[in-house]
Amino acid sequence: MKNSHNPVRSVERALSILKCFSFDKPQMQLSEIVESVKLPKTTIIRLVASLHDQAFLQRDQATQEYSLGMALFQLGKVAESKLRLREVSRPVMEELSMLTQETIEINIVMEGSRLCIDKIDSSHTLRYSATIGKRLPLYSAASGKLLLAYMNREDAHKIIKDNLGELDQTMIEINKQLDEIIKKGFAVSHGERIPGASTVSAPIRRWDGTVVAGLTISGATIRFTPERVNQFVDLILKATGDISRSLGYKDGNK
Amino acid sequence: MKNSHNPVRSVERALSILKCFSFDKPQMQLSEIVESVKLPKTTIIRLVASLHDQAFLQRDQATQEYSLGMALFQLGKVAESKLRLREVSRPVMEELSMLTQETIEINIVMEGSRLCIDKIDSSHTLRYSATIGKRLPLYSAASGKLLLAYMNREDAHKIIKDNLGELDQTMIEINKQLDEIIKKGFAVSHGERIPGASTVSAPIRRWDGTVVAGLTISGATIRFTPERVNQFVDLILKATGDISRSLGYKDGNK
DNA sequence: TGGATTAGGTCCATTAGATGGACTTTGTTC
DNA sequence: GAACAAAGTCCATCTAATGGACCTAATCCA
Repeated sequence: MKNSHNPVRSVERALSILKCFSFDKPQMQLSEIVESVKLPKTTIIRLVASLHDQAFLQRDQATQEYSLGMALFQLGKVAESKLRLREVSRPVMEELSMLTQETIEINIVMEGSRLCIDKIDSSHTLRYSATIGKRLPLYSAASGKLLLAYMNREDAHKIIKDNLGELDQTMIEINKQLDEIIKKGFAVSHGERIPGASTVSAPIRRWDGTVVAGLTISGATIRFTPERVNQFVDLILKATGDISRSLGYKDGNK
Repeated sequence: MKNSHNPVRSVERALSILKCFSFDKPQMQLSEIVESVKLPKTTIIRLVASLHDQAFLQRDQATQEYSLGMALFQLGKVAESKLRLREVSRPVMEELSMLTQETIEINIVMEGSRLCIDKIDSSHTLRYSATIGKRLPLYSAASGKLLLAYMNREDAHKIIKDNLGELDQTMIEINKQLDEIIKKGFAVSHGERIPGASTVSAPIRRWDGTVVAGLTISGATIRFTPERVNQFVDLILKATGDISRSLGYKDGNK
């Protein structure tokens, strides 16, 4: 995909089978897998058998459908336990949630998507509800574009180019937007990915200044008046500053 | 391992690398992986590279150590979202937690271990604290033996035999214990795996009567007096009955 | 200082083992 | 009861996974 020297093909293929499963499509028949992975059926059958043997896939006895197995749940918990970023951010998120009464979320970049790794939902009746573990596009809305702005510009361009179809903006416009995000140090969007939803987002940095995640406040646009947005920006910059400092970042310069 | 027709060897090996990581050993150097998987270094390097490319492993830039990657976290969340058993059990567990003030836990069997898939910790100062996603032995304590009792006896025997070293009981003794668990329909243990900790455990069944999980109450032995244990048994049987019924089990017979 | 040790990594000839097209089985639809 | 579709097996072919030998960098220590 990206770098890949000479990875083991069958392993690469097996992992790509696992990645077919998502919140939107958590279980599939064999034929559906074949279709979405685009490999010969026999190959899929063998790989799926291996994944099944090791509990990375499981099969519903009744419907014959496959879904992700307990080994993934189990290893996922081990991975989760190691997310230092989450621990460090949690108290800050809680305070931010209290102060804003809106949904707070942390996103990171994973393989060209943004991935929500933690959230606190707002308690408003009309609220933005985030899903931990969900993969969403980087090229839309403040949470995505913020991450795009701070990543390697070359990779960012590739992602944008691959998705110009989905977008109602040109490359040049987006580029300008990304530059502005970096200049300001935060991003705001209204109704971009989700009609009626607004988002304010700012970067979290680790010791060496690298942006490792984005913190965001999201909610109904109707509540995101200019004054409140200004207030949210102040709050979120304070919050990301705190988190970054916990990660060893000394905000000396930029 | 178990059945396995002709699984894809490299995939099997790659997955076994992932399984080396645990709560107790969440990050490893390459050499440690080589040692624990017992394969030629070159092979490991290639497999690890594949896993790394696909975000199933990640590497700490400073220490060079590998740990489980974000793809596992992400897919783990998808797997988690599909755990019907958890949803169904949650309210029952909450009530049981309130009534007993002890730690409540659900365990399932995964590849010869017991795996905790959900828990509510007690709020006692001296409490049994469970960890979701942790793998523990089946051959020790009520939560384990209960599951052992209800699984295929042949598999159970193999597990016991492989671990007779760890045990201070003979095969015959354990067998008797398992039979008794089935006869009674629940299991109780005191200080078996953890000195000073006691556990009461009962089976959860799905529509066809298969035992799919065990529900357990655990806490300090000092609080598990005979009277309270009796009370706990009543409560847990009520709880597992409710959960099993939600899974479509009609308790007609056995 | 330089020689030993350890960990990470590359190279490449060999052949084991992954591959996928053709075929079989099972179940469902019209 | 013919047609279709999904799941699964078989096996000859040759790709691609393998692992021993070798390389490099860093660390230790005497």
